[in-house]
Amino acid sequence: MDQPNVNHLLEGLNPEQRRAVECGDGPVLVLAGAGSGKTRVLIQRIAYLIATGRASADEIMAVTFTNKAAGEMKERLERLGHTHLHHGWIGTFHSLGARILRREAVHLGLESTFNIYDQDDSLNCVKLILDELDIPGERMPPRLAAHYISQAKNAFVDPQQFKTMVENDKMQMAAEVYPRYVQMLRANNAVDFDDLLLLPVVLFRNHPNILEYYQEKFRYILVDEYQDTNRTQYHLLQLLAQKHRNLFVVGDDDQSIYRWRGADLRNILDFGRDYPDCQVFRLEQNYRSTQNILDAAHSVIVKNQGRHEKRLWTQKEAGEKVHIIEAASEREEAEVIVQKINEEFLSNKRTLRDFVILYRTNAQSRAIEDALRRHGIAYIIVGGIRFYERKEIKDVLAYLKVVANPLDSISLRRIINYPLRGIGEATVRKIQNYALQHRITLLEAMKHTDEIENLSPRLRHTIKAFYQFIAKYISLKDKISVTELANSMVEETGILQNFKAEGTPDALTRMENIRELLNAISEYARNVENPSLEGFLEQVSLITDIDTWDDRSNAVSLMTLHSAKGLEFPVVFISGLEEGLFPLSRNMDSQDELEEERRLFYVGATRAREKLYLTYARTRSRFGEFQRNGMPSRFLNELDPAVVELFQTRPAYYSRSRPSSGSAHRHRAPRPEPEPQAMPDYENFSQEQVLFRKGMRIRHSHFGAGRVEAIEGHGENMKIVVAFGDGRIRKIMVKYATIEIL
DNA sequence: GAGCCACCCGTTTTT
DNA sequence: CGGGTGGCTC
Repeated sequence: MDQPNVNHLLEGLNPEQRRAVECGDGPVLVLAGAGSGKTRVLIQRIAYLIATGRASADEIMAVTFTNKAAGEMKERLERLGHTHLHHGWIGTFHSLGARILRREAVHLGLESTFNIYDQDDSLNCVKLILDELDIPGERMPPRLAAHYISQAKNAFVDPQQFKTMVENDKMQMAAEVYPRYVQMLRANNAVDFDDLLLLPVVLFRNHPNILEYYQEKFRYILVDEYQDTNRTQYHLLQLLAQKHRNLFVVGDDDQSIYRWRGADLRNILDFGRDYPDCQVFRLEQNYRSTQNILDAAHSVIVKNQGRHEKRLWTQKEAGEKVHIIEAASEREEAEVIVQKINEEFLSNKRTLRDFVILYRTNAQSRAIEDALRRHGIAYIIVGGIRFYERKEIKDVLAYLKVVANPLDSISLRRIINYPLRGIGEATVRKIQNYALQHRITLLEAMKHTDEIENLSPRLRHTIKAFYQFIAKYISLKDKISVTELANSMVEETGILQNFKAEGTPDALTRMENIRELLNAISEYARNVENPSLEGFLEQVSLITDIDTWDDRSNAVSLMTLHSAKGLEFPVVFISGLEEGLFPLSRNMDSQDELEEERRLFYVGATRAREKLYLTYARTRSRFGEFQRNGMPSRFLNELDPAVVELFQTRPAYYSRSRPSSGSAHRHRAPRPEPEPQAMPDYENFSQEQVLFRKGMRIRHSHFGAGRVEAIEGHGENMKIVVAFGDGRIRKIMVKYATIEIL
């Protein structure tokens, strides 16, 4: 093919990246390590395909993991001159799936106005079904049933198949719920998250002609983060790529962290078997981190069995060692992090946006937030309670969902008595029964209140009034703007006034949140070409935490390790490195799950450009009350001692420490407080030694203060022999005891 | 039907 | 600690 001017698209790429960008047609697997420039390769590849005339912009489908990544990709392509890509098929699996479903809804027995249910809505459906089936919550926790169903959908297992896979009575009950659940969603003209992937596959399997259209359309398919695709996504890609076979996937098996959500490593590990003629490119040069950081990350990840051997390298200097910091408590851990941020801030001319603090669970953010607030440091937090999952927001959205899709009885139930209008559970049941008898929807049934038995005249009136209220907005939907509709509807419900009248700080916050939602709607209406109620609701449903994260704001970022995937920061803190927390105790027994935790550590560590701090606390409060002593995470022990340096917040803790003789912080002046100290016998660094030593003074929750006389066993089975103040010597099983180190 | 209180449970991680 | 639930009273 005669090549127009594409040299600028290849400039600055290393040879392997370049080969990947300009390779010929057919399946392609790019094994791209962390920080190896995979996003760049994807973008340049798209630009290259267009520039060389191999495909037009709308013949390319590019799938990313988050909307944010999709947005960045579009932006960078636009900067390369591809403005027409703005409307292209670049997005997440879920958003692209939704787009296909909206277009083809009719072939699946859906209307194009279908609503997208989040887990909360799904859970409500499952609860209703369990009620219907007379299965009490103690016998079958609704969350578990929902989980089984979701897993099945992710693994591309339909209700019939699921029945044959039942292994225990819980699964048996889930097997009963599953078909009914599918039915219920259909009846409500709704789909759940998993359906956004699953239903397109069903569609394509049942309608070869439709499949053919999309196969023809998408000459080139590019997929980012391929290691985190599940089985259903795998089928979707296989179907779409069957014709042109131009499937270009980029991934890194070491960064697969969504197994729990159905991600299947087989997809990437077996790519070569599925596509024997595929071209494989390996990007192992890292452009992000210092050598020490890479070595540290590598020394941990190699402990995994199920991985492709590979090693990242960099041309960057070794850089500083990785710092491990031990703190006495979670509060102190947070303080130390703040202190390090201050030091860095002062000595290295950094800005707040250079820092990220990562943790395993959202709950850990609290202590860190407190410390940041105490010190007046601006921070932005990703995740936790999402804006669109707040109760008051979901309530307002439910109003809009019912207007957008009157078949949605789940949303209708949510608002039928909110704000309180006296239509309680018993009344809803009566209406529901009438609806079932006459095979109409819940909303329609409300129109016929006169025919429903055992209702007081007042209640009849209330129900009818509510019906008319909803009906009015349904008829207004296409006549007034989304903004007007939402504002007017919220106004008429009186929700805002109620909060105002209540006057509590909590109520006022909720009021503000609803105002913010209304702002978001008008903003949406201003920015989108053809704003629609469905469009807004879909955008809201598919938004992710990280999508709303503004990397330009001048603040320290806080997020979970999962959220940090794909990002990079000059200075990274990974906190809570304790056995049971990271790795999380639930995942410590199974090899597979432990390996996923290790990959999560690897992902976190490789976010760092220049500095990596790993912190842990000797005690941590759980559920507010209980203090339990944790041991340092095994990942710390797995780190190559040559590239780490240990700090403690209580230097006296180690009696044998000598003045630092290592060279690592020779030039450090003035010495930070507290004083950093090289671990003297680092080779022998082990959990037991960090936690307990002979002669150490401790306090037991029951027996009071005492002195450690001996240590027996290790890990889970570690016991300490303690001489207590009452003169008695007791052997304590560390695992079960609450022990404070004095 | 609604409001109040006492208990219970939990928590990964997210599209 | 904080949210959800179930049982109680008005």
